Amino acid sequence: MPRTTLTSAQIVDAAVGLLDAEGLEGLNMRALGKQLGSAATAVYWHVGSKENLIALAADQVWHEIPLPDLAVVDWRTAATRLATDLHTMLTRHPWLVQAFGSLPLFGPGKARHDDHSLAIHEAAGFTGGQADQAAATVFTFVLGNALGPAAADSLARRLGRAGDDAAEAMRDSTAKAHEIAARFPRLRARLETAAAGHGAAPDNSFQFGLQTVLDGLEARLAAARP
Amino acid sequence: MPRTTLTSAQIVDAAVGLLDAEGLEGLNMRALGKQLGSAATAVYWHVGSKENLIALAADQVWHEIPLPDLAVVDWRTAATRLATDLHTMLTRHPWLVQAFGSLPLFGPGKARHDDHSLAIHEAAGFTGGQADQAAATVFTFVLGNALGPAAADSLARRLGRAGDDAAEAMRDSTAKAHEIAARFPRLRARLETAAAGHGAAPDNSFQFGLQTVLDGLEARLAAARP
DNA sequence: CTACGACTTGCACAGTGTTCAAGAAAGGAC
DNA sequence: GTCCTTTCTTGAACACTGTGCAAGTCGTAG
Repeated sequence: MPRTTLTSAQIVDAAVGLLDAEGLEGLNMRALGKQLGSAATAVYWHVGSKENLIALAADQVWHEIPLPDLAVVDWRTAATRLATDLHTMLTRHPWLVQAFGSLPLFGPGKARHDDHSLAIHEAAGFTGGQADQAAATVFTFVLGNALGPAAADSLARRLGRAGDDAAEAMRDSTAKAHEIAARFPRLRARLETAAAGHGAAPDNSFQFGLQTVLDGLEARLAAARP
Repeated sequence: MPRTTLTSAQIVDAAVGLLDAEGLEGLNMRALGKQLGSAATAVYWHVGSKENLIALAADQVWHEIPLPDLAVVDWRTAATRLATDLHTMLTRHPWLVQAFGSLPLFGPGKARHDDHSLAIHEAAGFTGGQADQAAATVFTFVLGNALGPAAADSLARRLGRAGDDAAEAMRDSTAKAHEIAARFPRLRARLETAAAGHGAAPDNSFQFGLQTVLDGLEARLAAARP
């Protein structure tokens, strides 16, 4: 072998690091090669293609989220923890949600999560396909919630790279958005009270939505039981 | 002026058509130019950049979704209709959700929708920031729900373009997913019953989740009223 | 020592978004 | 009519992307 041989794990780790630092569109094979101290094309022997590499990186980060033990907490706190940890994981890796829209991302890491989520909702009292739909509902909400921030992140990173007028372009963009929103009565009112009250923390919005979804699931359970 | 002058509306329409037909990664400026009968670079005079073009196309399709009249239906059916129409719109234009993860997409079209959604949730009884969070919750769910299908669509389109072994690669991919899922007890059980019962229609899953979210919102309303 | 298989490298190609100087066509001013 | 300006289009470039390919390098088994 040559002096040092690349391993798939090394490559995937470097890819995750680069994706976290530069975003999805900041990842390119030459930069990855430079980070690994190898030629860009050396990666291809191990992972086959860029899409495959992203799939591997994407599945890797699923293992970051801990699985709550159903023997010690009830289903609702378990569901809350799983969803919240998923949410912070998606916040840490905004590129995941972007990749989710373009590639089929299903590997052992996601399977591990999905299986446990299913277990939680079965423990709640859902049976058969209902458990699947219940799990899908909260998962879908968490995923959708990460979509907006991912876009903001992507934009900020792209502008941050672009030298001087980054902040100006950013301000232009939001100013334009406000100008549009101000033409609609309710949106304008929301903007005003948000500006006055320093705005609701965006994480509050996540918890509100999550608890609402769980409330809805409990309502369905209560309706099924006499 | 030259014989025929391009208009922004023409360009945006052609872009939407191309995006619908070829997907987000199928859109490129030379193809767009060919469709318009112009040079690829002629577009730049009108829209500035590809990102801007996508933003314009994205905002355009928001106008496809009708706004339910609160004077004739109660808030819950209004919310259901708005969410369902948003869902079918996102199904018709799967590239929108993908773009949502990479670009800040906020224009008059989305503002029109957001404003009405806010109105619906204010009519439900939510006040101030609560209405905002309630609207965001159901919007977020619908958005997240469109993310999986978008990926499947994107993959299918990419493979469909690739000649012969498209179906084979698709089957390989799902087979691998099943193989992984089968290693987890609950996922395996779900696969088996799904195969036996022809699977729950995916649109059932959307309605289940949507009604669950609305149930959760109603629970919150009931808890606030004495 | 030789041969093989595991890896790596540099080169090249096709395709991408975008810039830029140069042009073409219309509409007015005189 | 001529001339100028403004609006729009064009084709040729440039830098960058993912990736295929032939050639290479190296450890190791025989």
